Amino acid sequence: MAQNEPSARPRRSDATRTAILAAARERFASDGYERATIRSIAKDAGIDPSMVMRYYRNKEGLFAAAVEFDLRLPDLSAVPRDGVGRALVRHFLSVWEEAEVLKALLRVGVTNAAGAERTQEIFKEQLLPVARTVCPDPAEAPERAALVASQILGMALTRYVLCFPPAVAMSRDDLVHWLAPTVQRYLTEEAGAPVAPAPGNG
Amino acid sequence: MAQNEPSARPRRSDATRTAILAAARERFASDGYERATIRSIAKDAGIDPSMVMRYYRNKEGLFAAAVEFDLRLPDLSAVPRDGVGRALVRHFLSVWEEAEVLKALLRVGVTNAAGAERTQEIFKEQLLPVARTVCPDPAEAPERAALVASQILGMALTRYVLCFPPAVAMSRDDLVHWLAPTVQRYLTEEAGAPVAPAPGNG
DNA sequence: ACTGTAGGCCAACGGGTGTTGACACCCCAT
DNA sequence: ATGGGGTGTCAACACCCGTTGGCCTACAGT
Repeated sequence: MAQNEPSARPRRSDATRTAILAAARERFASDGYERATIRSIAKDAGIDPSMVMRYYRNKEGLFAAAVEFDLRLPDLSAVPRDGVGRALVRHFLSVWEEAEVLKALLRVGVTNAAGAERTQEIFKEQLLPVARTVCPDPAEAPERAALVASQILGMALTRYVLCFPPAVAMSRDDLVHWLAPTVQRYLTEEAGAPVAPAPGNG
Repeated sequence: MAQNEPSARPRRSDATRTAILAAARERFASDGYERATIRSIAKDAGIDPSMVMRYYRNKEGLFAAAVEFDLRLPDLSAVPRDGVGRALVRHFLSVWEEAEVLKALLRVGVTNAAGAERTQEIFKEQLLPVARTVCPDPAEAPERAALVASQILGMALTRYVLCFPPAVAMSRDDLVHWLAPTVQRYLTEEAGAPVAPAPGNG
């Protein structure tokens, strides 16, 4: 999946390597960083724990390799400006359900510093460019991207990690119906008045 | 904090007990379930690890005791129907910043089953009643509450756990300005057409 | 056919974990 | 004064973790 390295001749151990990575992604996604032990990952991959160390140095290296992937974002310059929210929500829902990498990133990021950093990077690379081209004032792009991230990650959290029953039960179309306008507003709504300092309600 | 038990005479060890709970909340909030070790909690509380076992049986019991608290939700029958979103967002932001319990719940819930369950309960007890009294069709309350939870938890995640810089930098008023309309819409917007099955965009 | 090397397994180390039981202390009721 | 139970410490257990080094095996290049 993540081995488009051009100048790397196929090695005899490639099967093992990918098996390890697949098992690692699954374990990290379902157990988090601490509980995903090298021993369990090795057992899933059908090899000895020491092989993991040989190929990826240590647990950190394994994690780094497991979450190194390119989730290709859709070409948003093609969709109309007021369809960006819908397109983004659809895209992330797809990625989240077909690959467990994002789940791993989310679970690990909560406990592990490296995971949190990588999650930040992913969303910076994914969302910031979109926000910059779509939102009215590019200077506001970081804030707007963070707002979008909060809703996207929040839904992923409640649906795929915490498994709130209603969130799990909702159809993908329902989710798009509800979240798309939120994302759209975060990205494109004019900022307007400087926040209107609360009438009196504490 | 959580000892309003009426018929419990003060024990000589109350100071130790509360010290343990405070240390536990802090550690669970900052480290998550696995990395928050009983030894470290005991050291923070200035006592021996075995005392933790004596007073709370085991690590599970300690966690259960540490996250047993009542976050009193504001009286939402007093606020106008179209101010519910703002009131909710304000309330949760306050709770999140002044008590580390919710942070602990969030961090632990991602890795630990008991934590996830407790998080579900909290939000069911907090949000469902509000949704039931506020949303147009009470039968939709669970879905709407889950949507609200996704945005509230999502912001807590990006701001307090993953620490996305823009999310951390935003002022509380800014957050209310952006999130309140979202929450308001999730709670009160008429559902309208049955989701409109996507014009063609795949 | 021979040999070097990469792929793989096994056993072990050192350290940290939750948890337990035995032992000292102090305070209070008698 | 004298028990006795609540409060606390110490040392240890059994287990699991990440990590290491040595050894065997099988393939590839000559």
